[in-house]
Amino acid sequence: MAVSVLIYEDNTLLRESISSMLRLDPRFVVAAAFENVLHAETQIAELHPDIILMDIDMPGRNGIEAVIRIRATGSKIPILMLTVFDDTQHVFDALRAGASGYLLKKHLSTKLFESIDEVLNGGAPMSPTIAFMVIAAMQKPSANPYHLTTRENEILTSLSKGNSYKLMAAEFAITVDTVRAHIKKIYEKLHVHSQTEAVSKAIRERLV
Amino acid sequence: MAVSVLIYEDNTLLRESISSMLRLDPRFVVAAAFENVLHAETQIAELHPDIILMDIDMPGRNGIEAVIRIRATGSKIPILMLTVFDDTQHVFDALRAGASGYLLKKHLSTKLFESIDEVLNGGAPMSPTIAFMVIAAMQKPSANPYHLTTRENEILTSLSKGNSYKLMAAEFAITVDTVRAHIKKIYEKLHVHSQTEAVSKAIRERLV
DNA sequence: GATGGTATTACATAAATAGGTAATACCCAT
DNA sequence: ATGGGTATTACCTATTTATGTAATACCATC
Repeated sequence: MAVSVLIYEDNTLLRESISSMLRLDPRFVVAAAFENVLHAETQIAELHPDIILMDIDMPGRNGIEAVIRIRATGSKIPILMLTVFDDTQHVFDALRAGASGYLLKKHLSTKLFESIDEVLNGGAPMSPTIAFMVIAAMQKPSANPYHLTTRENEILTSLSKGNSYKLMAAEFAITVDTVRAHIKKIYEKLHVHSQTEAVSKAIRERLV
Repeated sequence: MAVSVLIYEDNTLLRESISSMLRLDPRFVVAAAFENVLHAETQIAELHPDIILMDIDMPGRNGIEAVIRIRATGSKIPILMLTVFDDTQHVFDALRAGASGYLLKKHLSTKLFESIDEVLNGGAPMSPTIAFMVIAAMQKPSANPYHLTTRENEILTSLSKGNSYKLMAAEFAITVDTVRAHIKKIYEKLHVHSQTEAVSKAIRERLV
């Protein structure tokens, strides 16, 4: 039984080209190839493809929005994003939206089949530079961009767990006034004015 | 100029096997192959290899600890982890420690050269299932495990940006008392008792 | 039309936090 | 030894939060 592939790609040339590539291999059948995602949900429900190839940048509604809508229907169908962008924001937006993999168009000719296979076998294909970005995002930034001292870091970490001043005082065996003093310094260095802002910044920027 | 590879692998058979594979290709030269990482830092300083292949599970000191120590010296040398484990904890520990890629041993024979090339070209090779785990971890959990209402979600999101009750009241054009009311409900549902705890939980569990 | 869930506003009080000022002490390096 | 950075404690005041209680209103659904 051939793998049914549904394609969303606004560039006609590329759309045809991908379809042709897939038709060369009898393991695949192109369910359809559309130039926009305006009716993606219903099209998917009707065609029930095994995998979707989705361009990220399309006029009208882009591929990321489409992924969000598709996932909102509860569908777990694998969606492989195709794109020329390899900037952090696009990649992460797409992955967070629920994309299953992320393939740069320049790798299309060499990696398309392999990528589809990977997705269908529970993998998550990514172009190497994309994989690097993803991993880099998981790793702590090398160091201390706000020049927090050791103690300030301890306090910020504790604060980020939701501890109150009292609890921190007990945890570090110092007085509440000292905790306060450290927090004042932390606010200065982080340019914030409340616990919430500090914690938000700390967690989002992986300071803790 | 050949790529100098340093190997850490406690299994003698596998260590020899990897060395042999690499010797088959004139592009590579094996700087050394050790059975433990006890002196990794000094060995790296002496041999200055271009890339390290690091088994994750070794007696005495494991590969993850070794990566942490190596990164602590400030070295940015690419480290490709070799492992039989593909459980979430091992993978994430290694990546967070600063590993550059993560190759399952069962893919060693087919992917070793390709993976080394990827690492040296700024990529981050991962076995497909590993890549899937990493992406899955980045994605939002399907939905609303705490059954927050639309409004509560809006408030929590705003709170997580560090906004005060006053600001939120202005943002949503409601009174501060209403904001307070929503926050009370949020605390109930999240089982927390302060902004900091709520924000911490929200960001870490990707509710916002 | 009754019911349940959500959204809204109000008032009150106790607790926690933010920001200012100030002083002491320790350690490291010049 | 002297100074700079860090850690510590203290006190004060204004603001913000946490929590409880209570009431009204809208909307969908049964």
